[in-house]
Amino acid sequence: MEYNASKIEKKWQKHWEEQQIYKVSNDSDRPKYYVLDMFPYPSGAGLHVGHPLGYIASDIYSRYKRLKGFNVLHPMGFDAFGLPAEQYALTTGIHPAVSTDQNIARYKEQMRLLGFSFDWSREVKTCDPNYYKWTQWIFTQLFAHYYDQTADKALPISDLVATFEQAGNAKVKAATTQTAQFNAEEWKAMGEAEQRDILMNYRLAYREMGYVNWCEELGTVLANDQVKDGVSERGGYSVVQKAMPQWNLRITAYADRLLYDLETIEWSNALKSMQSNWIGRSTGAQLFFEVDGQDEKIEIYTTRPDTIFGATYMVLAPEHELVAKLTTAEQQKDIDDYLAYSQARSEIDRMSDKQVTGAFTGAYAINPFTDKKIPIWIAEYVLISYGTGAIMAVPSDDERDQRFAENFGLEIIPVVDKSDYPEATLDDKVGKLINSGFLNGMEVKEAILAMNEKVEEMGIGKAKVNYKLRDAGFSRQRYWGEPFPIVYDENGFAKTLPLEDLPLELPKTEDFKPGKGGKSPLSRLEDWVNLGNGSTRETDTMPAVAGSSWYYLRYMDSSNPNAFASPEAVNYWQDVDLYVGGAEHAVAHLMYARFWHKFLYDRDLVPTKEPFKKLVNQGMIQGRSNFVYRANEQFAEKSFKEKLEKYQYSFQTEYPIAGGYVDFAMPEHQLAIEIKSGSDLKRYLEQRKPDYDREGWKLLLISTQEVGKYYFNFDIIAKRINRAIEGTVDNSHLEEAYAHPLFISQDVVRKRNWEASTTALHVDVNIVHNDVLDMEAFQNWRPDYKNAYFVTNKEGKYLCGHAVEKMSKSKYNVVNPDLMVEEYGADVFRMYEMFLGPIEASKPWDTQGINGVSKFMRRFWDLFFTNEQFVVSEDAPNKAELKVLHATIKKVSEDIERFSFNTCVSAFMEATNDLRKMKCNKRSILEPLTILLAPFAPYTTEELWHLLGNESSVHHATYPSYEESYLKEDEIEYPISINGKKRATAMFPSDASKQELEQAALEVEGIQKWLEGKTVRKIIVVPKRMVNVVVG
RNA sequence: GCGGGUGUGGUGGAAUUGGUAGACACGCUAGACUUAGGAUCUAGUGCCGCGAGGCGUGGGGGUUCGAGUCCCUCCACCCGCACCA
Repeated sequence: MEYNASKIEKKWQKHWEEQQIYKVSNDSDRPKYYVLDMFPYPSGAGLHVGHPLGYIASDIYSRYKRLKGFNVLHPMGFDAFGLPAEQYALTTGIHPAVSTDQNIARYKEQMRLLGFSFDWSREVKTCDPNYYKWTQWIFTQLFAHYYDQTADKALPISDLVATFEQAGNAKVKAATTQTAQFNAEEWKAMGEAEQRDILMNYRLAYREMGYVNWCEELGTVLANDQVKDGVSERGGYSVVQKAMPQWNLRITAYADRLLYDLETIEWSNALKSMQSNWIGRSTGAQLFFEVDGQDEKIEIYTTRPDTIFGATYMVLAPEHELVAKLTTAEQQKDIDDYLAYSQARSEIDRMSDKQVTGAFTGAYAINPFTDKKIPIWIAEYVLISYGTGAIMAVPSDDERDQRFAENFGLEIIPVVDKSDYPEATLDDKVGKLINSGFLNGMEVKEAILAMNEKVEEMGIGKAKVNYKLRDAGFSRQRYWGEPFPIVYDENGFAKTLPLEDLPLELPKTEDFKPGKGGKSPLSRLEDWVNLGNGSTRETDTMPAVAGSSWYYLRYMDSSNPNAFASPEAVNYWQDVDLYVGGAEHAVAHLMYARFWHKFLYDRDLVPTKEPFKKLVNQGMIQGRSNFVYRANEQFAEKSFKEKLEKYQYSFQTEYPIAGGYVDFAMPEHQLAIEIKSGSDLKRYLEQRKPDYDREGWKLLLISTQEVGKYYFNFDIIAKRINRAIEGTVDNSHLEEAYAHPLFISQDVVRKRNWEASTTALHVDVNIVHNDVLDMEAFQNWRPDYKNAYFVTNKEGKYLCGHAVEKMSKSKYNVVNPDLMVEEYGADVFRMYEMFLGPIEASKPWDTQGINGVSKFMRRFWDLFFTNEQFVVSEDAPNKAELKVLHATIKKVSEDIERFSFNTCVSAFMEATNDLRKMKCNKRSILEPLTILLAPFAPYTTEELWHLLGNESSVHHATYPSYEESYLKEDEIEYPISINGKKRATAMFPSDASKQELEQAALEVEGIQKWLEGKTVRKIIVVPKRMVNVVVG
């Protein structure tokens, strides 16, 4: 019987669904194991070959764990709220709910084909009211709690109110922006409005006027991580700072726990360091400087309090609130000019040119240690958003301060002598203090401690920890998100809806355009907003991270109407054992999810401190984007690289090109054709030409040329094709192709003997559409110029090349998995994705290699067949066969445990090659091997398993274990080295003693001649490994 | 600039504790079978050399009987953050 993947797949898809073989129970004697994928945002483009990489890995691991006897939770769902659906709706008029449902259906179908063992009965969608009911509820809980630093956990706001009533806030240590102190009487004397304002300063979810990243084009506020280089990550629109009342989450309250608990989880160093950089904890001192002649103090933050004797001036951020107060009449114009200048500069300007600019306020502060008057400046290089927005400048020991001081002629007093550390840079915290009064002679570290003590003693400051982490802006002026469960009463006081009023459903409307000036679309729905009696609803919605911050908990008990998950379910599943997903979520999603989890932990709603025990970041599968540009005349002569660098912007858009390699899907057409010979080319042209003509596509044959040898001889290619098709076809169609640039694949040309090659050609075919791309798009691709090359034909000279980069619809380099599955089968596709390389590495997609895996699959299948008949022998296995089996069991299970799936596939190939040579068709070998392969190739193994006569599913079988005894060898091949260089190998008995080996090694033929005229000084024997003879 | 990571054949990659570098594939070469091959099978394939042999894991140095693996140093590339006081 021939291997027919699609027939097998259809059969078992149906069977598995009917039997619900992947349904998981919350009630099991077996140990639990929770394998989670980062749920996808269902975009309109569908899955490309990059998406399933992580899903395949996690599916293999889940299946493996199941076979090993674990009760495995392996769910899937959709992160379905968010901007793209809404953007899509604005251009097409299709409601986000509709397009989201369509996209989800498409994703599910694609996932179904790939044979994932998800328990779909637990599916979650963040836009489902039954789901976001609990997103809203958690928000109300955050609103109802504050972070108590004494208890080091979140406590109810009602406790805080009780404390205020008894003792005011003096003794409360909490994460808060409240600075003013009050006693119990003062508290009780306050009106409700004032009390509510104060409580707002404590709540973990709070509303506050704040500067936000406002994007007018998108009509919404963006989180810091959605802004890249001063423009929006999505769309690249400009972003400005705007003051608006915003809901925020007080994630900073958890900064220390988010940092220190990183040590308890198994994540990669890269990821942990990204998280800890984002938190950005630094220890330093908070200090107050008196302003000369005014009753004002400037609060600063410094990590180098030891250098205060060298503080010769101060700098405030231009936005600092004291600027207006401090500026003297004489300096007013300077300051106004500077403020105008800095306000006009966008974020992107500030980042791209870091000029030394600033202005003097005319005011002076007093250095508390030198008692000198030091000038107060304002400058862009001090950021309002970090620390206190003001610094003491120490030009002798800070690079930026130094540049500034030199530029404006300010005093520089050296305070740290680094002569003992010639290698140290200005910023290194080493050296001996000089010119620093009581600190003189101390080492920097010592001096910092001494200064902190002194400062506290003098009452002008104290040691303080600072974070880069900001509270999370949580309001979006968009339609497609969770409505806040908040009602403002007739006094404007924010109140949360009780659980029985949840979910607060997102009202249905067709009018979801962003409002003007930051109004949410919901604000236009007056019936919904106005509740009578003066109450109104909050009209902003939550950001996409809201739903994804806790979804892993919902899977534990996804249909529970009474809780986000029952305590029993949460206690059974505990936490996620293995989380697989892309690094693009390294900061935002993982940080918020950890924060929410810790909050729930504080409230005894989850049993663990961290949500994700182990995390694996799958690498990106990249695509190849090809491009062609017609070069200007001036390129004709000079050297290639020089030109590229110098003139890269003077190309004309002549042949923008869509599509990558031929075997890459083309936009809309979804072509996946590989052309390897002239006759293929002819067939291809014949079939496709009418389509292209009709649709206005131009056919362009393209490929890459060897780097450095960029001058291309068009005629050679023409000859090759002619030769390949000589006498067999009418090649008149080819003339069409000849009229356009035509090149040969880089892989072919790069071969040393291209000229001598008589074998098939690899011709990449790309389709050109004149409307597809423009110069701007080309530049946005940021192609890797190392792969660029010139080609000439009779029409001119072209710059061509390809870039390996992220797969994306907009780059026309997407490979669609459906076509791969159709051609090779899901099992082959799964195994090939694993075979590409280590799961964590990024790698370009290469369709050609899939043949190797396909060949393996058929060979494995063929082990069970003789003359197309299913025949397995019941004979007892021999030693060699047992060795292959047990070595494979050992290798595969160990490699799965360490997530090395590519080497697992190799091991299966080796085993199959070996058994094929042995002509082994014994059940005793093939049956365990089938189970072993089941996690990788679920369909094929299920079919074989049933052909072997089994009734139940192979996915419910028991994983075979290996016997060390079968791996033992009678004889071992030893490498024999002379002075560490291998000179021969020889077979020796595996139980030979050291002495025997020493003796035997010297007698090996081929070793003798190396010993002539030399003295054997030493023989090193590592039993079962090697022998090394040291001669001299 | 700071933090993290990676450098191995023509290509993707393997080598788990310092012990036969290049497993397994792709590609390529030759052959077999074929109307045909982009199917299948067989053999070969790190580089140089007719050979003996030499050289080889980004460069240089070191430790060791022995280094892709450990140490020092330099270089290149990728990712994240970036005027963070």
